[in-house]
Amino acid sequence: MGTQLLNEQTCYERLRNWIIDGTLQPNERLIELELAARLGTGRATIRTVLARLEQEGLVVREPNRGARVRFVSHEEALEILEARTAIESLLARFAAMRARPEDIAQMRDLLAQMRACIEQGDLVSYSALNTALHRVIAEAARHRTAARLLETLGSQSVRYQYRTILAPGRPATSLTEHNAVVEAIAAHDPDAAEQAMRAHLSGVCETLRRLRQGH
Amino acid sequence: MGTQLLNEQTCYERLRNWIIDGTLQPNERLIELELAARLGTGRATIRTVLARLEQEGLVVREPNRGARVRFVSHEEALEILEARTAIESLLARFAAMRARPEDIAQMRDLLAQMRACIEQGDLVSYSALNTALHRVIAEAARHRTAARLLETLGSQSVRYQYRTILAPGRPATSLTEHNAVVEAIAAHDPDAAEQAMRAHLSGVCETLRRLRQGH
DNA sequence: GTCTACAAGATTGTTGACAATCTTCCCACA
DNA sequence: TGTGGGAAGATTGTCAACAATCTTGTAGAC
Repeated sequence: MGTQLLNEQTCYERLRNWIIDGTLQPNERLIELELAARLGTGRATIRTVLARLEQEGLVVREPNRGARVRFVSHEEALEILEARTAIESLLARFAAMRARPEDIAQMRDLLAQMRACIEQGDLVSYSALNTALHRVIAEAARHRTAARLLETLGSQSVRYQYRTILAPGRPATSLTEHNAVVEAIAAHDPDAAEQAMRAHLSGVCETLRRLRQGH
Repeated sequence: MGTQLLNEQTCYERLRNWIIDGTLQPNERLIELELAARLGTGRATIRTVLARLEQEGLVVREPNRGARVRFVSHEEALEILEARTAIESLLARFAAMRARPEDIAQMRDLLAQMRACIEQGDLVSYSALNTALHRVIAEAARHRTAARLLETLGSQSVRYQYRTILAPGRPATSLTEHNAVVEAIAAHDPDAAEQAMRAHLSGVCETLRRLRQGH
């Protein structure tokens, strides 16, 4: 495992990934000495990394009581999704204004792959492609500020991402919604793109709300 | 000056304020030893504080080359304002759904004070009240996720906040727009509140754009 | 006169040790 | 049996010293 010498940035990325992929679970204590040993670095480095992750919303620190992985409740996951809706709508609008032909080609390519996944019932790949499509749209918008906000939001809610697509009838609907977003962007229609993205994420939001009720 | 013993949180707040109020200017180098002396603490503390401020977008750090106050260009200020528009519209929507009578009373009170400032031509106080009103709306929305995003955005663009209100005819327009937002919230009409907030911030955005052209 | 090589100074990166604080566990005592 | 006190261990907070790196200034070669 990671017993090599690592600088701060590398430690940050690794620790961040461990939190996002669930290697470190919500509410798990993050003991500086232990992490330092695991990452092959000193406590000082771990300390600054934990501070960064706290600012990013992935970690909670309490004075003299150390850090733990922040637990994101269902309620909060909903809030995050609502905020994402606001940001991604903005990004869709700008993507419609600024997307280049190659951006649009990439989106359509991803859409085609997503369609294939649905037909084969491969929802895991679909989920990955979904994330990729949203990222391509964000990049096409060329709006670094909004993109940065979205990235921090995204990392916090990964834990809840896989659930919604499993809802009955959701895959087909999801595909239709994505299609509408991409076509609006391709038509360089900002209003339509913003509206389509808002509709799409409202759909996700509603599904999440319903799943929560069911449980 | 600050030669008292300070813990990390206090150092963070002080340094943050120094950046926001311009005591530390954009692009100014932040030398760890110097700050440690000024704040009466050790370099380790300063180091984690700088890491947090970087994550917050107020500071830029380069490996082996230290930290400096992040310079926000006009272009970026516009981006920040656009992102703010997205978030604050969301907050206005939720405020319309969740505001209590005392929240609304507070908003109206602030509005009255703002009106008085306009009549007396006191634009400095107006600016402060403006900020206060936006904060009250954000709190009334009871949406911590969006509120947190807004706070980080706000701290980055303070430098450009005073300019827009100085544009000819802007004060009166601004007051009318704020009035519309508050009345929509008071009427518990989410759509109208969101729309009014969006219109208001688009106005600010447009003014900023025009000011930039003029220069 | 301009450019490269190198030394000196300044600053960041890292480590280890120590102090302060919290947590846990055990024991005396009611 | 239950409870408060306190000691031991674990963990965080802080500091000073050292190593690594970058920057600046100077001297020499062409």
